Amino acid sequence: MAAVTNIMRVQQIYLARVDAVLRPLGLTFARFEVLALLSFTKRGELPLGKIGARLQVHPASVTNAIDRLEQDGLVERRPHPDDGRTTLARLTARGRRIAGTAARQLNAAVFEAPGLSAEQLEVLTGLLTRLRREAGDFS
Amino acid sequence: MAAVTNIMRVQQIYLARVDAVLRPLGLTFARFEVLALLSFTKRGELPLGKIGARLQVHPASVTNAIDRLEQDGLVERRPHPDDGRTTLARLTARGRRIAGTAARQLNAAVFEAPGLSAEQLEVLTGLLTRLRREAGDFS
DNA sequence: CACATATCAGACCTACTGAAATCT
DNA sequence: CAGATTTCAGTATGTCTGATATGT
Repeated sequence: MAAVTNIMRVQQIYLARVDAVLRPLGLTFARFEVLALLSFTKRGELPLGKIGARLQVHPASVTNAIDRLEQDGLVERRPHPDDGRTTLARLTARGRRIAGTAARQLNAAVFEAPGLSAEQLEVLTGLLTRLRREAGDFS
Repeated sequence: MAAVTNIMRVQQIYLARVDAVLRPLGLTFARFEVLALLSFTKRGELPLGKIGARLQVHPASVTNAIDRLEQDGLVERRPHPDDGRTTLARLTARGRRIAGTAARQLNAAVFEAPGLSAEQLEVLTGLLTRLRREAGDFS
Protein backbone atom coordinates (compact mmCIF):
# COMPACT_ATOMS: atom_id res chain seq x y z
CA MET A 1 0.00 0.00 0.00
CA ALA A 2 3.05 2.23 0.23
CA ALA A 3 2.89 2.99 -3.48
CA VAL A 4 -0.71 4.11 -3.30
CA THR A 5 -0.13 6.22 -0.21
CA ASN A 6 2.88 7.77 -1.89
CA ILE A 7 0.91 8.62 -5.00
CA MET A 8 -1.73 10.33 -2.91
CA ARG A 9 0.87 12.32 -1.07
CA VAL A 10 2.89 13.34 -4.10
CA GLN A 11 -0.24 14.42 -5.85
CA GLN A 12 -1.20 16.49 -2.82
CA ILE A 13 2.18 18.23 -2.94
CA TYR A 14 2.06 18.91 -6.66
CA LEU A 15 -1.54 19.98 -6.63
CA ALA A 16 -0.63 22.60 -4.04
CA ARG A 17 2.13 23.89 -6.31
CA VAL A 18 -0.06 23.85 -9.35
CA ASP A 19 -2.77 25.74 -7.52
CA ALA A 20 -0.27 28.35 -6.42
CA VAL A 21 0.68 28.95 -10.06
CA LEU A 22 -2.88 28.95 -11.31
CA ARG A 23 -4.53 31.10 -8.66
CA PRO A 24 -3.05 34.42 -9.89
CA LEU A 25 -4.43 33.53 -13.32
CA GLY A 26 -7.89 32.98 -11.88
CA LEU A 27 -7.82 29.28 -12.70
CA THR A 28 -8.15 26.05 -10.78
CA PHE A 29 -6.61 22.78 -11.93
CA ALA A 30 -9.99 21.44 -12.99
CA ARG A 31 -10.66 24.48 -15.15
CA PHE A 32 -7.12 24.49 -16.52
CA GLU A 33 -7.59 20.92 -17.66
CA VAL A 34 -10.60 21.96 -19.68
CA LEU A 35 -8.71 24.84 -21.25
CA ALA A 36 -5.73 22.62 -22.04
CA LEU A 37 -7.95 19.98 -23.57
CA LEU A 38 -9.67 22.53 -25.80
CA SER A 39 -6.38 24.04 -26.89
CA PHE A 40 -5.24 20.63 -28.11
CA THR A 41 -8.13 20.32 -30.54
CA LYS A 42 -7.97 21.64 -34.08
CA ARG A 43 -10.80 24.12 -33.80
CA GLY A 44 -10.57 24.82 -30.12
CA GLU A 45 -14.02 23.46 -29.44
CA LEU A 46 -15.61 20.30 -28.09
CA PRO A 47 -19.06 19.11 -26.96
CA LEU A 48 -19.45 19.26 -23.20
CA GLY A 49 -20.06 15.54 -23.09
CA LYS A 50 -16.74 14.82 -24.80
CA ILE A 51 -14.96 16.97 -22.29
CA GLY A 52 -16.41 14.97 -19.45
CA ALA A 53 -15.48 11.70 -21.13
CA ARG A 54 -11.90 12.75 -21.77
CA LEU A 55 -11.28 14.18 -18.34
CA GLN A 56 -13.34 11.51 -16.62
CA VAL A 57 -15.49 13.90 -14.69
CA HIS A 58 -19.21 14.00 -14.07
CA PRO A 59 -21.41 15.90 -16.56
CA ALA A 60 -22.53 18.24 -13.80
CA SER A 61 -18.91 19.07 -13.06
CA VAL A 62 -18.35 19.98 -16.70
CA THR A 63 -21.37 22.28 -16.68
CA ASN A 64 -19.97 23.90 -13.57
CA ALA A 65 -16.47 24.36 -14.97
CA ILE A 66 -17.73 25.75 -18.28
CA ASP A 67 -20.08 28.11 -16.44
CA ARG A 68 -17.16 29.59 -14.65
CA LEU A 69 -14.87 29.73 -17.68
CA GLU A 70 -17.62 31.41 -19.65
CA GLN A 71 -18.18 34.01 -16.94
CA ASP A 72 -14.49 34.80 -17.18
CA GLY A 73 -14.66 35.08 -20.95
CA LEU A 74 -12.27 32.20 -21.59
CA VAL A 75 -14.71 29.98 -23.46
CA GLU A 76 -18.04 30.45 -25.21
CA ARG A 77 -20.98 28.11 -25.50
CA ARG A 78 -22.61 27.61 -28.85
CA PRO A 79 -25.19 25.14 -30.09
CA HIS A 80 -23.95 22.18 -32.08
CA PRO A 81 -24.80 22.80 -35.74
CA ASP A 82 -25.99 19.25 -36.44
CA ASP A 83 -27.18 17.87 -33.11
CA GLY A 84 -29.58 20.07 -31.22
CA ARG A 85 -29.00 18.18 -28.00
CA THR A 86 -25.35 19.01 -27.59
CA THR A 87 -23.60 22.22 -26.70
CA LEU A 88 -20.11 23.10 -27.85
CA ALA A 89 -17.57 24.89 -25.69
CA ARG A 90 -15.18 27.00 -27.74
CA LEU A 91 -12.00 28.70 -26.65
CA THR A 92 -11.99 32.48 -27.00
CA ALA A 93 -8.87 34.38 -28.01
CA ARG A 94 -8.39 35.36 -24.40
CA GLY A 95 -8.90 31.77 -23.30
CA ARG A 96 -6.23 30.56 -25.65
CA ARG A 97 -3.84 33.19 -24.43
CA ILE A 98 -4.43 32.33 -20.77
CA ALA A 99 -4.08 28.62 -21.49
CA GLY A 100 -0.69 29.23 -23.06
CA THR A 101 0.51 31.39 -20.22
CA ALA A 102 -0.64 28.86 -17.66
CA ALA A 103 1.08 25.99 -19.45
CA ARG A 104 4.34 27.90 -19.67
CA GLN A 105 4.29 28.88 -16.02
CA LEU A 106 3.41 25.38 -14.94
CA ASN A 107 6.32 24.01 -16.91
CA ALA A 108 8.69 26.44 -15.29
CA ALA A 109 7.39 26.07 -11.75
CA VAL A 110 6.44 22.43 -11.61
CA PHE A 111 8.02 20.50 -14.42
CA GLU A 112 11.51 21.76 -13.85
CA ALA A 113 11.20 21.32 -10.13
CA PRO A 114 10.96 17.54 -9.74
CA GLY A 115 14.64 17.03 -9.11
CA LEU A 116 14.69 13.80 -11.07
CA SER A 117 16.92 13.09 -14.02
CA ALA A 118 15.42 12.82 -17.48
CA GLU A 119 15.83 9.05 -17.30
CA GLN A 120 14.14 8.79 -13.95
CA LEU A 121 11.28 10.92 -15.17
CA GLU A 122 10.87 8.57 -18.10
CA VAL A 123 10.79 5.52 -15.88
CA LEU A 124 8.28 7.19 -13.60
CA THR A 125 6.08 8.24 -16.49
CA GLY A 126 6.25 4.74 -17.91
CA LEU A 127 5.18 3.09 -14.68
CA LEU A 128 2.38 5.54 -14.12
CA THR A 129 1.19 5.09 -17.66
CA ARG A 130 1.14 1.35 -17.12
CA LEU A 131 -1.00 1.84 -14.05
CA ARG A 132 -3.42 3.91 -16.06
CA ARG A 133 -3.56 1.37 -18.82
CA GLU A 134 -4.13 -1.36 -16.27
CA ALA A 135 -7.02 0.66 -14.90
CA GLY A 136 -8.55 0.92 -18.37
CA ASP A 137 -7.88 4.61 -18.59
CA PHE A 138 -7.13 4.55 -22.30
CA SER A 139 -9.81 2.19 -23.50
CA MET B 1 4.78 18.00 -17.65
CA ALA B 2 3.69 14.48 -18.57
CA ALA B 3 4.88 13.10 -15.24
CA VAL B 4 2.90 15.62 -13.26
CA THR B 5 -0.21 15.14 -15.34
CA ASN B 6 0.17 11.39 -14.95
CA ILE B 7 0.47 11.65 -11.21
CA MET B 8 -2.70 13.70 -11.04
CA ARG B 9 -4.55 11.23 -13.18
CA VAL B 10 -3.35 8.10 -11.41
CA GLN B 11 -4.21 9.62 -8.09
CA GLN B 12 -7.68 10.44 -9.40
CA ILE B 13 -8.17 6.81 -10.44
CA TYR B 14 -6.90 5.37 -7.20
CA LEU B 15 -8.75 7.84 -5.05
CA ALA B 16 -11.97 6.76 -6.74
CA ARG B 17 -11.20 3.13 -5.95
CA VAL B 18 -10.22 3.92 -2.42
CA ASP B 19 -13.40 5.88 -1.90
CA ALA B 20 -15.46 3.01 -3.25
CA VAL B 21 -13.90 0.70 -0.66
CA LEU B 22 -14.21 3.19 2.17
CA ARG B 23 -17.74 4.44 1.58
CA PRO B 24 -19.50 1.29 2.85
CA LEU B 25 -17.41 1.64 6.00
CA GLY B 26 -18.56 5.20 6.47
CA LEU B 27 -15.07 6.58 5.93
CA THR B 28 -13.44 9.05 3.58
CA PHE B 29 -9.76 8.87 2.68
CA ALA B 30 -8.97 11.84 4.90
CA ARG B 31 -10.63 10.20 7.88
CA PHE B 32 -9.03 6.85 7.11
CA GLU B 33 -5.63 8.50 7.16
CA VAL B 34 -6.29 9.76 10.65
CA LEU B 35 -7.39 6.31 11.81
CA ALA B 36 -4.37 4.66 10.21
CA LEU B 37 -2.01 7.19 11.76
CA LEU B 38 -3.46 6.61 15.21
CA SER B 39 -3.30 2.85 14.84
CA PHE B 40 0.42 3.10 14.16
CA THR B 41 1.12 4.75 17.51
CA LYS B 42 1.82 2.78 20.64
CA ARG B 43 -1.13 3.99 22.66
CA GLY B 44 -3.45 4.78 19.81
CA GLU B 45 -3.59 8.45 20.64
CA LEU B 46 -2.06 11.69 19.42
CA PRO B 47 -2.55 15.43 19.94
CA LEU B 48 -4.64 17.00 17.19
CA GLY B 49 -1.78 19.27 16.27
CA LYS B 50 0.54 16.32 15.69
CA ILE B 51 -2.02 14.74 13.42
CA GLY B 52 -2.17 17.86 11.31
CA ALA B 53 1.60 18.06 11.14
CA ARG B 54 2.02 14.42 10.10
CA LEU B 55 -0.71 14.45 7.49
CA GLN B 56 0.07 17.98 6.38
CA VAL B 57 -3.44 19.27 6.72
CA HIS B 58 -4.83 22.46 8.14
CA PRO B 59 -5.71 22.52 11.87
CA ALA B 60 -9.31 23.31 11.02
CA SER B 61 -9.43 20.23 8.81
CA VAL B 62 -8.21 18.07 11.66
CA THR B 63 -10.91 19.44 13.94
CA ASN B 64 -13.43 18.62 11.24
CA ALA B 65 -12.18 15.08 10.67
CA ILE B 66 -12.01 14.28 14.39
CA ASP B 67 -15.50 15.73 14.89
CA ARG B 68 -16.86 13.27 12.41
CA LEU B 69 -14.85 10.30 13.69
CA GLU B 70 -15.95 11.07 17.21
CA GLN B 71 -19.61 11.26 16.15
CA ASP B 72 -19.19 7.81 14.67
CA GLY B 73 -17.58 6.50 17.83
CA LEU B 74 -14.25 5.68 16.22
CA VAL B 75 -12.13 8.05 18.27
CA GLU B 76 -12.53 9.94 21.54
CA ARG B 77 -11.22 13.31 22.55
CA ARG B 78 -9.58 13.66 25.94
CA PRO B 79 -7.58 16.47 27.49
CA HIS B 80 -3.82 16.14 27.49
CA PRO B 81 -2.74 15.25 31.04
CA ASP B 82 0.27 17.62 31.10
CA ASP B 83 -0.57 20.39 28.66
CA GLY B 84 -3.94 21.99 29.12
CA ARG B 85 -3.84 23.54 25.68
CA THR B 86 -3.78 20.36 23.69
CA THR B 87 -6.45 17.75 23.06
CA LEU B 88 -5.68 14.10 22.42
CA ALA B 89 -7.57 11.96 19.95
CA ARG B 90 -7.66 8.31 20.99
CA LEU B 91 -8.78 5.32 19.00
CA THR B 92 -11.74 3.44 20.47
CA ALA B 93 -11.97 -0.33 20.24
CA ARG B 94 -14.45 0.07 17.42
CA GLY B 95 -12.16 2.55 15.71
CA ARG B 96 -9.29 0.12 15.82
CA ARG B 97 -11.46 -2.63 14.40
CA ILE B 98 -12.71 -0.46 11.55
CA ALA B 99 -9.19 0.74 10.78
CA GLY B 100 -8.02 -2.86 10.47
CA THR B 101 -10.93 -3.84 8.26
CA ALA B 102 -10.40 -0.83 6.03
CA ALA B 103 -6.67 -1.52 5.68
CA ARG B 104 -7.30 -5.15 4.74
CA GLN B 105 -9.94 -4.28 2.19
CA LEU B 106 -7.79 -1.55 0.68
CA ASN B 107 -4.92 -3.95 0.34
CA ALA B 108 -7.11 -6.44 -1.43
CA ALA B 109 -8.89 -3.98 -3.69
CA VAL B 110 -6.15 -1.48 -4.41
CA PHE B 111 -2.77 -2.84 -3.54
CA GLU B 112 -3.16 -6.11 -5.37
CA ALA B 113 -4.72 -4.41 -8.34
CA PRO B 114 -1.84 -2.31 -9.70
CA GLY B 115 -0.66 -4.98 -12.10
CA LEU B 116 2.95 -4.12 -11.49
CA SER B 117 5.59 -6.59 -10.37
CA ALA B 118 7.07 -6.32 -6.91
CA GLU B 119 10.22 -4.88 -8.43
CA GLN B 120 8.35 -2.28 -10.41
CA LEU B 121 6.39 -1.28 -7.35
CA GLU B 122 9.64 -0.80 -5.51
CA VAL B 123 11.07 1.40 -8.24
CA LEU B 124 7.88 3.43 -8.34
CA THR B 125 7.84 3.85 -4.58
CA GLY B 126 11.47 4.86 -4.62
CA LEU B 127 10.97 7.55 -7.25
CA LEU B 128 7.89 8.92 -5.55
CA THR B 129 9.69 8.99 -2.24
CA ARG B 130 12.49 10.92 -3.86
CA LEU B 131 10.00 13.46 -5.14
CA ARG B 132 8.63 13.84 -1.65
CA ARG B 133 12.06 14.29 -0.17
CA GLU B 134 12.90 16.82 -2.85
CA ALA B 135 9.78 18.73 -1.88
CA GLY B 136 10.87 18.75 1.75
CA ASP B 137 8.11 16.43 2.82
CA PHE B 138 10.20 14.64 5.42
CA SER B 139 12.01 17.57 6.97
C1' DC C 1 -41.17 5.64 -26.90
C1' DA C 2 -36.31 4.77 -25.49
C1' DC C 3 -32.00 7.10 -25.46
C1' DA C 4 -28.73 11.02 -25.25
C1' DT C 5 -27.29 15.58 -23.60
C1' DA C 6 -27.13 19.26 -20.66
C1' DT C 7 -28.73 21.78 -16.65
C1' DC C 8 -30.28 22.57 -12.01
C1' DA C 9 -31.02 22.00 -7.07
C1' DG C 10 -29.45 19.88 -3.06
C1' DA C 11 -26.05 17.63 -0.16
C1' DC C 12 -21.29 16.57 1.16
C1' DC C 13 -16.42 16.93 1.76
C1' DT C 14 -12.22 19.42 2.10
C1' DA C 15 -9.49 23.57 2.52
C1' DC C 16 -8.45 28.20 3.82
C1' DT C 17 -8.92 32.74 6.36
C1' DG C 18 -9.59 35.31 10.31
C1' DA C 19 -11.21 35.67 14.91
C1' DA C 20 -11.86 33.94 19.54
C1' DA C 21 -11.01 31.14 23.67
C1' DT C 22 -7.92 28.71 26.60
C1' DC C 23 -3.61 27.60 28.47
C1' DT C 24 1.82 27.84 29.02
C1' DC D 1 2.48 39.35 27.81
C1' DA D 2 3.94 36.59 23.71
C1' DG D 3 3.23 32.10 21.83
C1' DA D 4 0.82 27.56 21.22
C1' DT D 5 -3.40 24.81 20.48
C1' DT D 6 -7.94 24.21 19.23
C1' DT D 7 -12.39 25.69 17.71
C1' DC D 8 -15.76 28.30 15.09
C1' DA D 9 -17.93 31.00 11.41
C1' DG D 10 -17.81 32.11 6.81
C1' DT D 11 -16.36 31.40 1.97
C1' DA D 12 -14.92 28.80 -2.01
C1' DT D 13 -14.21 24.47 -4.83
C1' DG D 14 -15.37 20.44 -6.78
C1' DT D 15 -18.08 16.11 -6.94
C1' DC D 16 -22.07 13.25 -6.92
C1' DT D 17 -27.20 12.12 -7.00
C1' DG D 18 -31.58 12.65 -8.71
C1' DA D 19 -34.85 15.18 -11.29
C1' DT D 20 -36.00 17.84 -15.39
C1' DA D 21 -36.09 19.72 -20.06
C1' DT D 22 -34.96 19.27 -24.74
C1' DG D 23 -33.84 16.93 -28.85
C1' DT D 24 -32.89 12.43 -31.78
